[in-house]
Amino acid sequence: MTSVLDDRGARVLRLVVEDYIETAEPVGSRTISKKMEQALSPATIRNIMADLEEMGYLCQPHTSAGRIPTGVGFRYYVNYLLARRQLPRSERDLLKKATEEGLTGGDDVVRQASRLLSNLSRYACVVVVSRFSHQALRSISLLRASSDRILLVAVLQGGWVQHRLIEEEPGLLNEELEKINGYLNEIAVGLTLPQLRMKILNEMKKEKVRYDKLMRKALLLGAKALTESLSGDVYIEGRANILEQPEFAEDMQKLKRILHAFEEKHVILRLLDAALESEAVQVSIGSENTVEGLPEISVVASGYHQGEVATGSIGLIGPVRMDYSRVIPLVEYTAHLLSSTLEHR
Amino acid sequence: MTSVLDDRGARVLRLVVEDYIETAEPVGSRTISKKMEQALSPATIRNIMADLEEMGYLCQPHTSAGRIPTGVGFRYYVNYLLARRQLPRSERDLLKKATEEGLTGGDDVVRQASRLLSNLSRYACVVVVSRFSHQALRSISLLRASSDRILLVAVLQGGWVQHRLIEEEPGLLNEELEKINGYLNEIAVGLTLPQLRMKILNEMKKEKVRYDKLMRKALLLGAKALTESLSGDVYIEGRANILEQPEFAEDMQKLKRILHAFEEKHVILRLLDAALESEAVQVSIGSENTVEGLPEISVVASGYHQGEVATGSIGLIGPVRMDYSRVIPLVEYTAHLLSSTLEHR
DNA sequence: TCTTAGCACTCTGCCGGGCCGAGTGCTAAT
DNA sequence: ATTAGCACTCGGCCCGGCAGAGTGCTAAGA
Repeated sequence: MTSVLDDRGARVLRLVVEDYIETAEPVGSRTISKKMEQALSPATIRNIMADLEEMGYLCQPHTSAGRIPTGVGFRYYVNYLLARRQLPRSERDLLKKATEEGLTGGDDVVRQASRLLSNLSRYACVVVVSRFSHQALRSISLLRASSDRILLVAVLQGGWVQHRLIEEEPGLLNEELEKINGYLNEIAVGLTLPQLRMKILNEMKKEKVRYDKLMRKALLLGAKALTESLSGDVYIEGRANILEQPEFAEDMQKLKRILHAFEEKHVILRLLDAALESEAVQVSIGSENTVEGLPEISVVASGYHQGEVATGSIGLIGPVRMDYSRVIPLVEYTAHLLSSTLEHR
Repeated sequence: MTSVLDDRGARVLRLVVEDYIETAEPVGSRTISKKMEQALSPATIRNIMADLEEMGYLCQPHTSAGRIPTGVGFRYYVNYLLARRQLPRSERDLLKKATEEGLTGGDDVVRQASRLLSNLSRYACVVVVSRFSHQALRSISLLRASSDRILLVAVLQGGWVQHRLIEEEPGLLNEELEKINGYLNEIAVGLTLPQLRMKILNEMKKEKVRYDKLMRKALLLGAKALTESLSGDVYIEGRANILEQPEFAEDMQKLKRILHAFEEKHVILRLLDAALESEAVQVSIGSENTVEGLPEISVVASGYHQGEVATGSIGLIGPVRMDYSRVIPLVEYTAHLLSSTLEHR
């Protein structure tokens, strides 16, 4: 089972996969025979295909239809057979322009990119921003939001802006707030939020009584704002592209499952989990992904990073019959682009 | 055509509409006959239904099926026949709790509410936040985001936080920035963003040379940040609910149109336009809405406000065969809730 | 030993006919 | 004005037959 293929077998497998990617229909021996550079009759191809089926790379939806690739077949194709196409210059330029246009901050960059990526690929594009936990603070600032609420605004490396309201009994003067700001910035800049949280807790012990009320206040406010757990944000663009895929358009059940998954943040997070930490593009085919109940989709995703730290991931979601040779370079390039753009934000 | 109905006609129309809302199937005379409190034979009902059809309230999908309501029929139902149900206490409580939980600001409030509303109604819920143009500033603040970028953070009444990056040649010291902040806040607080923009332009003329470089700088920065046009933000929850509607589940074309519309911000904005300014719940049935090409959906929406100004709208999107008697109170209550919650944020 | 032509077989998709059920419109009787 | 009765219409479903695509097997050829 699933042993190494000889040259001819590999060639046939590749043609079957590519034809199936294009047409979404079972592929017959005649079709392959015509496409082979080395002329072989349909009968021979049939023998080869029967072998491939035995090895687990192909299967038949029913006795006397053509063959379609199995998950294993797709996996072999992606690993060994896929012709790595270059990304056309036009697409590179488009993507570059899109990421450069994000003016209001990191969110904007990421949204533009995912929007365009979904358009170019005709699949759904997902971006995970796990901004909080790994990024250094550029500045932190407390603003009065109302008489009994204070707003904490943190600007993170990469141009992300994170804010949170803190309930607070009134009575803090504006000048005091400003002093607190100065103090907080002093200890905070350059740290990540969890690091800052640790530091605050330490400071509070160390200088418990020695420093004035105001600083204790500052620390308390900071701690309060940072207690909440930090999960990632998710953006999805091009959901409707899913409907264009014949395998989903014909099966309402699958469609429902997928669109429901899009509405659950944690499902999406799980789908892109693997990509987050890795440098290279990750491909998860069908039931390879960690989410139960979505065996009909593939995910092609890559992490992006700012400097040394991985701060998010971007990926495309489509049917198992995805156009991997086109999609992998697209995702790869976009992730690189995000990394370099965000680093300078 | 579409004249006033006598009592009997109205009663039949109402039963037809309600049965159709429930079953999504054409309604026959026998069904109505059984449901009528005043016992009438199917034959009589048939006559009445034929009249209703002549008047434009009903139609037949084909010669020998039951009747289904037309858009006009639904409109008559909504205007005159609909029994205004009370919202169950449990749902009110749920909604109340959801809106109160929005801690990180206005966005959070609105998201929670729309999420819950879509769950309760089983339709798609849309919220439009046209935050910028009408809301007074609580505070405004410039922060250093990187060596050549400054972040403007504006906190608006209602707890909305708006931020924008401004490109800026380096060289502005932190103390200078703080002074600018003080100055900006002085002139800005209490104004809406467009008002502030006007004010800034005036100030610049007036005190052109008299004030120091720093203040000119402040004004310039402020002006720069406010040039961009201010369109609303859109949140959509419960898209997948659309798939549960049989009229869409069976017609891929309609489904595609609707899901594509969900991806276009401006389409959604247009759909909820009418509701924004009005106090009451707006119902737009089928082709009544201003968006061409979506004659199969109805929108039930209401504006919400903060103090005097309308600042957004919330609505449900579903098939024409929507459960109006349930949905209208839901939307109404949620809009009120948003108004009162946001006012105190 | 590998390849291939030929052939029988299988399965799907499609078309047409017949039947059933639901519902209508009309007519005539109450 | 209401209603029972009846003929009619139409969609949905099931069935059988047919065409097409594709297979597996066998036996012949290189």
